[in-house]
Amino acid sequence: MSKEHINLPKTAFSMKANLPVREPGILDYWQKIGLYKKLRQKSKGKEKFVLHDGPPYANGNIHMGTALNKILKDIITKFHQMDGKDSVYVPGWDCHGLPIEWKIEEQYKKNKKNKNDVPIIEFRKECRDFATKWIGIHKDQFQRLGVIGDWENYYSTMSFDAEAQIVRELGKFLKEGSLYRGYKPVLWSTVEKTALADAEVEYMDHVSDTIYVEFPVVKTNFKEIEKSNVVIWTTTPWTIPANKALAYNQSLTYLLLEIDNEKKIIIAKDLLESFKKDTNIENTKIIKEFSGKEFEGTLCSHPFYSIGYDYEIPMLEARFVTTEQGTGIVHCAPSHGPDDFNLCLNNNIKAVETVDDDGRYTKNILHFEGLHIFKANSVIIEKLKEHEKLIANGKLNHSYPHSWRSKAPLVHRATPQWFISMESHELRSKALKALDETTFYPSKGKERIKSMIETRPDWCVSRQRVWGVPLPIFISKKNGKVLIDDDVFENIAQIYEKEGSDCWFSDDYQKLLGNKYKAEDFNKLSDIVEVWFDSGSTHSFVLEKRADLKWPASMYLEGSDQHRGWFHSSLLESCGTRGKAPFESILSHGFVVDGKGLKMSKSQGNVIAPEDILKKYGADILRIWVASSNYAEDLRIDYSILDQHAESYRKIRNTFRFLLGNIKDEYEEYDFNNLEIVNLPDLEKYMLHRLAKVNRSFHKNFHSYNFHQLYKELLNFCTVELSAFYFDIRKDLLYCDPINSDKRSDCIKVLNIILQCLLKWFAPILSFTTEEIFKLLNQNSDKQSIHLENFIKIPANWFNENIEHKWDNIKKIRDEANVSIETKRASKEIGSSLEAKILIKLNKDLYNLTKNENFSEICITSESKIVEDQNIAKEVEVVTEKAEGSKCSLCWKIKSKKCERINCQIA
RNA sequence: GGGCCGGUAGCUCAGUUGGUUAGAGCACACCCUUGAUAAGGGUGGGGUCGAAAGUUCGAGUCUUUCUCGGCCCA
Repeated sequence: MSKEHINLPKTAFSMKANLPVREPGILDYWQKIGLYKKLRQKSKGKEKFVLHDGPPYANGNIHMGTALNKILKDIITKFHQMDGKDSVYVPGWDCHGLPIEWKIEEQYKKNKKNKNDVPIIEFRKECRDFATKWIGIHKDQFQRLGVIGDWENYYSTMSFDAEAQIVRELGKFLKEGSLYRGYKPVLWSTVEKTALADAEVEYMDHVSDTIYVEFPVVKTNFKEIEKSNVVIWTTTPWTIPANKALAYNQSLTYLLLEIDNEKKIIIAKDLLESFKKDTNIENTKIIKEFSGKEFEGTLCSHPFYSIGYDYEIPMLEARFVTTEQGTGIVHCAPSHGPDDFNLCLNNNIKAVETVDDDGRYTKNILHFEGLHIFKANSVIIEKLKEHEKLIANGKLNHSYPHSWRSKAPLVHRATPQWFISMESHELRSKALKALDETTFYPSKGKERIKSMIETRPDWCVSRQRVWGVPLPIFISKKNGKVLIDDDVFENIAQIYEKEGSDCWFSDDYQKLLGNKYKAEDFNKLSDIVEVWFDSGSTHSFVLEKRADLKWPASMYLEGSDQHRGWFHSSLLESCGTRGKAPFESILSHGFVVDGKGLKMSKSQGNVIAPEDILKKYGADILRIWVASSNYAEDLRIDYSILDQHAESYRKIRNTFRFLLGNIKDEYEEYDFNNLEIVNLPDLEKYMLHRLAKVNRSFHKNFHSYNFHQLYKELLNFCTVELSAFYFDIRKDLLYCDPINSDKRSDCIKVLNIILQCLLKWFAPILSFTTEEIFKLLNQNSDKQSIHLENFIKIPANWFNENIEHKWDNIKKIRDEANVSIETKRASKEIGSSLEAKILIKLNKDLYNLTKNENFSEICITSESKIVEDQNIAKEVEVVTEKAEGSKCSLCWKIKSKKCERINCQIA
């Protein structure tokens, strides 16, 4: 019997996927047909789903984290699109900020160019060009992942309209009065008279003066320490006049000591020895040992109390206090240290301007105004001696921050900064309320961001840099007041819309003020707004301004670090200006880690770049990895994990290939609602029921964004339900029955339906492969892309619980039969299951349920007999014997006589 | 160092309000098939649920401590 007489599968869809080569061709195709525009046209007027893109920084190649983020966004966008919405995705980029300034400065260094010689506007142009270049690179890299979006009309935080809108947003805060001027310590060089960023700091050895200073306790809840003195140690004596608080750690143990038989002091227990050594005090007597907790509510007085420093010095609990050095109690000058600043801020003690640009004390420092801080140590030490508050002093050689340019030592110095108040206009409570109205995936994200909002200090939005949107602030020369005038803000915004924000830096700024005010009456601020305000405002210049989008967004989706980043800044910006969050839901994903759960780092050598994966496997495999991983936790990736997903991909691809082969690439799309199903064979009805159930679960999982569950169920459906069950059983029918027999036609019909379901279910994940198949099937139709299709809707009459109950039991019997056949195979009595004949003994219930079924078909044996037997131990028992007769050259069954099949080959 | 989150077979994941012998797919081993063949089918092995203690008649599930990892903060 030659093979022409049987209907073997035939398809142009090859098992060799060759995704790294094939996928770029599909990208070209999408480009050619203008897929994104077609999607918009098709879904015009539909309910919108807007996933607002969190802008990546336009710098450096993408890594696994960005790839994960973009693919997840794309999967969700496609799901909603196929679910019948107008699902719009507009990618964007974050462009301003320090990292790009550094890159440009690095290039200057290489070319021996001095940044100070370059006009600001020219420098900013280089920053802009740099960002533009990376946007172009990112665009290609993101598109290669299969991400569909409005790549032509992307948004960026440096576009002129963005810069203009950022000014308008700042104007709202200024007008409201919640944006105020305060002080905050930054690393300052008194030589260059400028603030330095962390990366501009070099640590070098430096000899500092050290002092042990007493602060008398004036009020306490802990009676034992009344009339004693808290001792601090510091390497910056010149900050003593700026002291506003003392910090202790409640988990440390402290000692009340009597020294030299006269005064009582307090230090940490673990530092007693080093204290004695440093101060040469031998005569110490421990009066009391106590927990740091006892300090709560204690107030001290300033060492210079008698010369006007007559304010209270509260003792504050701080975890940064350790017993590494000093006394276990830290002197806090909020104007001169970040820890000090934050601790004091949380306790309502604000920093003030204590030192000017040159490094001289300001008028806020009584008795010492005008003194240069680098000359102040000896003066302060003398003064402390005079007030009998100095226990000891010395020198210390230690690593200390210096300017990378001038090599001069740096100081932390409170400089004027601009803050958005969390309280003045109830920003905090507005934000917390908005979070309650937001849906979080996973739900734990809500608590995470809420606890941050509850405790965060006022938002410092100013930076002393140049690559950013200038704070639109003019200060009156007459009264020092900030100019607040909507017309001015709007005037600036309109100018920016035309020419960008560079003009702020020109010397002639009359045009920014318009006709109402004279430039000579005002000083213009040179600060820029911090980049988190830029990206926090994207909702205003993207969601609100574009007709194709909506405000608020349906979803913001980023890595879990953005609870403190973009989610946070967007929430505050929007609540401050609009009283509501710019998002309806937030989805956060974990971080990409290696196969062992460790973070990727160059030094560990465990980094995998998206590019490597695309080259070796293709984007669809990467997309499977995204879909199959649980994003609520960290996502592991290594080559063995990818190999596994590549294997699953082959299984899925082969499932498609079987379907395509049997329908001979002649796809017929059925209208599910008008499908005649009553006369279908039981097994086909059962398959429709299975499709209906999978579809129901599919939608449930998609609407709760449970993609790993969704993907797993689809994969299992392919392997367990189709490949090992339905396909295996129906091969005999498909290959051997007359080509147009009713039963075979019913099966082909169901194969078409399965194909349609699988294609659509997999399309958001396997975007390339499903398109490859869709194109193959629609060569002669006007349908252009699987991504223009909607999900299937399965009519209720496909559900059939009776059929399910019956076939669940048939499968149980089939499993038993397989075990029985396997024993004969193991003993070498038979090979293929077609060499077997089986006797199935069933209890009454099972027998009555299944007596009309053909178990030789279901179990793929040559013969089967089914009997009711009440004496069997279990409900099912199967006996296998070797089938007798000769092998039919058509169906390969072993038979002794011709069967009913009209083309049976047995003589 | 602090806050939050997490650790279930080699891998990706299930595991309802605590209740039989902890599940699935993949991978693996062995067998079959060569008419899904750069495929397909069958059978099977594999986990004391990160560790310890506690609550309970009973704990993967609740509590505490420890440990490892991740994010954020310092």
